[in-house]
Amino acid sequence: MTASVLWFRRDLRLRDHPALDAAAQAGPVCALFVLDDVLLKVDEGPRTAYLYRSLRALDEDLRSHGGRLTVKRGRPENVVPRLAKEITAGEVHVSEDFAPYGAARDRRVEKALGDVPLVRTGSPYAVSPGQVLKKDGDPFKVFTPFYRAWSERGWHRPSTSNPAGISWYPVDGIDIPHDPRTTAELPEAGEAAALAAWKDFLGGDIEHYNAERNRPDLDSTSHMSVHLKFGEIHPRTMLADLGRRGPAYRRQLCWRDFYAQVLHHWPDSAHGYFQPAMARMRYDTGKRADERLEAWKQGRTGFPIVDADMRQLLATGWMHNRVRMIVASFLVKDLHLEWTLGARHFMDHLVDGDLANNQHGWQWTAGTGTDPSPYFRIFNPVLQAKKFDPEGAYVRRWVPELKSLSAKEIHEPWSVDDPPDGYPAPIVDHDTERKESLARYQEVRAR
DNA sequence: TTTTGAGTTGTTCGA
DNA sequence: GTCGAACAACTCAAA
Repeated sequence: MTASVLWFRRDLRLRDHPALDAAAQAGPVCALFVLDDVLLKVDEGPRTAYLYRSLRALDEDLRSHGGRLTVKRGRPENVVPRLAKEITAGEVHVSEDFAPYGAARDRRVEKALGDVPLVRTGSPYAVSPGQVLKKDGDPFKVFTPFYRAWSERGWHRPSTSNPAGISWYPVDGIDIPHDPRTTAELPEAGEAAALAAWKDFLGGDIEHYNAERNRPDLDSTSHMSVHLKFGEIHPRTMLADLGRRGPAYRRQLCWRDFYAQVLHHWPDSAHGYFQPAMARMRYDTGKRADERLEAWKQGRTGFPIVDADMRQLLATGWMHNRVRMIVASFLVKDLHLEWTLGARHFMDHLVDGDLANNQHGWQWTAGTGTDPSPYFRIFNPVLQAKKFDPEGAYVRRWVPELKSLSAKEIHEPWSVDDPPDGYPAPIVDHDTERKESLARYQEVRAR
């Protein structure tokens, strides 16, 4: 039996892992992770800190089964073939990466491997990009019909193979680096933590998910995004556990597959406008725009729900989905700043930051993406706050300056006779900026 | 080819 | 306070 390499990327787990199963079929498995300088340069901060923790957890898991995680640093097209040669591996196994950088990288590695095949089995998605297409063979651009076709197609059953039954081939590598400096409080990393979080969610909040998922104060969402981002759990495992339960949650999992396939079919949409006409939108630039962007980033806009969320991002690397939309709408429609600026800030700080979800979530809010929002759909930060944080508990938690205000006052601190010290006045007037946004949209349309 | 119905997440205004 | 209409026109998916 010849050895093979399992090259881990965004699949940091040992259960329900088809590529691992495929590698183990061939013989002893060398578990490899490559610290790719290109990716790490982009991915500094909390997400890298989380990655290192997840790698440590994976290494521990492997060691408990007689293996070890071999960590190398460098360019994968050099590192992977070198290791394959060192252990005279017959095959290199991976879960397929469909993102623009990863797909190109894998083609380079495949070429550099020469006679040793790069075997792609499975992907981080319930249904891989390219598998769900319209009847005419083109990819979907609208979510709902995609969801119907995706549901109809279905997904594979989870693999039940056991890491204890695999013959491991440990090879020396480098130590997992120390965490980069980050002040964010990160969730626990690793497959065991992911499975525990999932079990916890299934045991309780899933029952109220549809009713309460928009309430940041109740914090009743699953928090699975980061585990999915790093592949500590596979969505197929989750869908199987869900069965008929949680249709609203299943839909959310489908969104992840939807945006992955959009990015796969339109790789330029990671940074370019999915709706090209919208690239003509007029945005603010200059000193005042820079200051407003900075106020937004720091959570000092004077709009409590916006500031709460932006501070939560810096403190924890995570934001509630509803509030992600509120702050995104605020950046684009109230501050008239380009969505790409907000998308970059999110990617810099989100532990679950995923290119497809992030860029297309932003494009959707900005009205430049798939399912573009009608031009008149502009979030009112006060109304949204009152609706989804009715007691103000969420704001109180992240904006302590406003702690003493009542539920009635807290989302409009400027209306209080004696506003609390240290909290900024609103940097814009929502009603004015809403009209300005509508006017700028008309400019784009008028051409 | 043409037609038809639909499109995650909203807000305001006037009755 | 509640409710329905209006807010444009376009693109997409499927028949």
